[in-house]
Amino acid sequence: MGEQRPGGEALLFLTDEQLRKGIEAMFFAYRGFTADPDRILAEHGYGRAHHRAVHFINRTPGMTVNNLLEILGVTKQSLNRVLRSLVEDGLVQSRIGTHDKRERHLFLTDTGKALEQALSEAQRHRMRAAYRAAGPEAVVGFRQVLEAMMDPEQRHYFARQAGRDKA
Amino acid sequence: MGEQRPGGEALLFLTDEQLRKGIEAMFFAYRGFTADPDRILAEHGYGRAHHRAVHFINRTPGMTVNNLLEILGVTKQSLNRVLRSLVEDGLVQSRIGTHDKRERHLFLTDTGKALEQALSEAQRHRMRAAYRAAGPEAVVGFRQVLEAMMDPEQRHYFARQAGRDKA
DNA sequence: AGGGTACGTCAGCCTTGTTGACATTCCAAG
DNA sequence: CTTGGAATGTCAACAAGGCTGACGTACCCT
Repeated sequence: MGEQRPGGEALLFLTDEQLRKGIEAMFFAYRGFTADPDRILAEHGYGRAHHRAVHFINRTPGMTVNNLLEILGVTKQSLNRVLRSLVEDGLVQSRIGTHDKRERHLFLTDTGKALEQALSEAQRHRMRAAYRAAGPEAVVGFRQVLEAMMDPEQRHYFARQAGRDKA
Repeated sequence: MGEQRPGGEALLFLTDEQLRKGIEAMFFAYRGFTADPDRILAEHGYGRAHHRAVHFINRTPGMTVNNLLEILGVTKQSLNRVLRSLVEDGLVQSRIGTHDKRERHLFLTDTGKALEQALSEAQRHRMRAAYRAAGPEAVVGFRQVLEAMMDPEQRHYFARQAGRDKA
């Protein structure tokens, strides 16, 4: 399995073995990535779906349900169940739109912000440690590969609001 | 929120905004990462759990159930359900251990190998495209950050069998 | 002979995804 | 002004895939 790609190009990083290692790295890393928030969520009786909703509502306050639906890529029924519990528990406020009264604009309450902060802090803590261990150049590469791995629509959304930081 | 880290160090890549972008990149990239296999799996009536089992059995033929349990980090009941269906469908063969007859050693049948190949090919295709787009140096950084993000045990397993390739 | 290990299995529960159907509200076009 | 379609909510039913707890069997090792 050494050289299945003739031509002598320096593409060793594209061997099947390298790709498989990358695949496994994604698998294990994602597990680590979600481990800390999962613990916090479990204490509150929530799951990852709640985390995702809270994350993006915090990111873009006032976003509509449809917006969120597109980003998360789930059905409205599935999201609705999650949103309902968050609203009932007083973490999210759903305001009827002023311009278009069919739309619901979503906001975090102070309680919701507190949970988001706790979840985000845990996740950023691990990410910070990983970034620090790997160094700035590795971080650039990390981001490049991740972005290239996204589906086009997601990459579009991701890149679109990347303008917030000057990098 | 510009400079919360005094000392003048060039740690711009550790700002909360950068970390948040990294978090979202992980989320979106993982979605892309699983999208292609998910489609294939759905055609066969399987889910990601089956993919993971098949992947690691292919990776280490003859591994025991307990081994697989540790790698996947799920309960034996959960894994058993998946393994049973794979054995029933003739994708996995479970052989009683010769040394220790309590153990079951797991192997892919030819059918199992075919599915693994199809799943792996889809995933490697995307990974290859991402690697190619980002370039070899980015790939190194990608791997470094992912490895730093894993839990220690998973990193240990991951690094342990990294010796297969000479990188 | 007995304790602990490896594995399988039954039962029940939860989260989170799905489809399908239907009601409501309301903007906008005819 | 009516009506089509969009946005939303909601009910029901279902499935995958996690989980815990309990129990049985086979087996190694002391």
